[in-house]
Amino acid sequence: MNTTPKLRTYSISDLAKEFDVTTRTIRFYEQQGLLNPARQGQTRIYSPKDRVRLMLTLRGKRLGFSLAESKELFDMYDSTTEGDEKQLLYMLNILEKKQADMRQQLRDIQRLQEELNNAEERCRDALSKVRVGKRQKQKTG
Amino acid sequence: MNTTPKLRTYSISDLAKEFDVTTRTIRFYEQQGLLNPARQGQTRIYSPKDRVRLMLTLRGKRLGFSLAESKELFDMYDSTTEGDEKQLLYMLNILEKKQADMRQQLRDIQRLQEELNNAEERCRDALSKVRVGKRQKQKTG
DNA sequence: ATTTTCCTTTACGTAAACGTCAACCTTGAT
DNA sequence: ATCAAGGTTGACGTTTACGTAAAGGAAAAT
Repeated sequence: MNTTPKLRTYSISDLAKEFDVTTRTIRFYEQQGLLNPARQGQTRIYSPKDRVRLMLTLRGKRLGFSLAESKELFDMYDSTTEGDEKQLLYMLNILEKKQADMRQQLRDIQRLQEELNNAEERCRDALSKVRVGKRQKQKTG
Repeated sequence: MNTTPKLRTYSISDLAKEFDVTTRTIRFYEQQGLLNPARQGQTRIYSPKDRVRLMLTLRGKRLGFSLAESKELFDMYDSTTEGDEKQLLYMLNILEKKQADMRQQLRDIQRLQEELNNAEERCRDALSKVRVGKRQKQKTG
């Protein structure tokens, strides 16, 4: 039975275009241990798994994760099957911390959204006043 | 009529303690134009407004805003009253972009929360299996 | 009086996350 | 054959957000 069906592959520039990053960035992520592309000669060949990792890494970045943090999560996740008790408890600990971070961020975002709405309203008010002023000027001038 | 009631003030270390940052950080933020403390001789005296700005700056950081971005938002907000039409439209533009950012972050966070939950579950499973294994060993050993 | 305790400025150092060459394959198209 | 397009490895440069002394003033506690 064939347990490893041949999956899609991607070139470095494929991924660069898809995620709007430079190839330099992708090679840097590999150097930092976040990606593990196969090689065809010298050339890097990326699997769907690499692609997902890149995606997760970039999302992590948007959420303020350092590359090292993302790598730690990847490594931990990969070793869940072989991890010993201590490792697993450590991982649960980290996961709980990340969840707490995310809860905090949710609060932060919600507050900021309110404030942005307020600022927008205030801004629209100021704008309509400016425009009324302009009309008055036209009339009198 | 006294339109400027004397409000609470804070020393630099007051704020440093409250927000768990170093005084170096606070001085740096001033240098970058984010804070504008009064002076008593050489010593900096922080107003509630400064305190709020520090708070907002730090929250911005947690959400991935650079100091320059936060400063831009502060400056814009301060000038809403005097801003001309062009300025105001520009500001609305920026605000809409930030809102879009925040919507994206919300999605990011929700996905990550799901994945963290999955990872946690997987981790607990692995943990219980490890523990069962231990018990079996005790019995047989 | 002198020693802490805060505060100040100035200035150089640093880690993270890439950007930006340079110098070099290789491979398909003209 | 050559040449443009895309790939590779160094290696040094850059920005952001501070850290870390160094050197000193001023006030409060002993």
